[in-house]
Amino acid sequence: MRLATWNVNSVGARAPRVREWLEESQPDVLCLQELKCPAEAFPAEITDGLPYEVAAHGEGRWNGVAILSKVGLDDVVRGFEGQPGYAPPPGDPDSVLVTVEQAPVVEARAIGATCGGVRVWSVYVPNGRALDSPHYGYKLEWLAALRRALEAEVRSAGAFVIAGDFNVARTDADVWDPGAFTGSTHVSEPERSAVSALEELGLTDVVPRALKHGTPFTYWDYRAGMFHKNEGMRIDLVLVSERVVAGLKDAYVDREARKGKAPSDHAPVVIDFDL
DNA sequence: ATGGCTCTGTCACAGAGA
Repeated sequence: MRLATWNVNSVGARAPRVREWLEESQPDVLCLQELKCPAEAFPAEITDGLPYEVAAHGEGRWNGVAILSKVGLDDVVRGFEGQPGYAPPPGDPDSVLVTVEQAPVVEARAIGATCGGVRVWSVYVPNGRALDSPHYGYKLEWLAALRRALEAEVRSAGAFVIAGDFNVARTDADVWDPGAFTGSTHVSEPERSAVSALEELGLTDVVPRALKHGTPFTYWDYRAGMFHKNEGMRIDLVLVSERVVAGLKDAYVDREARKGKAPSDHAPVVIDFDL
């Protein structure tokens, strides 16, 4: 089975690139993040004439996740139990974390489905913005809540995958210059611990091969030629259960998809495994 | 040098991304 994850930074703007990539790479399952559109606006031309089913969970302007599968798409779940909500108070330029009971808005950041015998989650973890921002606490709580929600499922499922944009660089080797991230989100100890806690449920972070430079980065900022200088980060992760690890054949970052006309700022991470 | 680019919603920008 071939499974991939890709933050496409607008599935509308990226529709031709996503379709082209599906045809070339032929994944059995593709997890998408940052759709930036409602589920009903998911572009049909991405899969027209191709053997994929689509389950999307989106909202108007930001966020949005989807799972595309050609090996079945069953038991679709949008969001997870206890997922924290986030609401900007009227007139407040910043926002505050609210409890799930109070939450008027639960963002479209997680979708689960069973595909060909594998339980799959596509997740888009909140950015965090800054260490002193309320969004940072929201990010940590979001990851903690994800762990609580999926614990039983991870332990009972045979083949299980959580893939997506985690917005966390797990080690200093996962950013091009650790010094550039002093005092920033994505590299802080609490963020790294929150991902490790998820992994401790019995999952393995599949570190992909880099096809160039020896650094398996998955994201490069659009600005200042950072892709061409390989100033990137590994923040898109594929966490898999033991059953998947046992059948793992290959894993790589498809940096070719970061090139060319109108690319996403992320590249797909692809894993190949037998069950 | 805290910028650089790109996206959406809306129509010249603001907000977000990481």
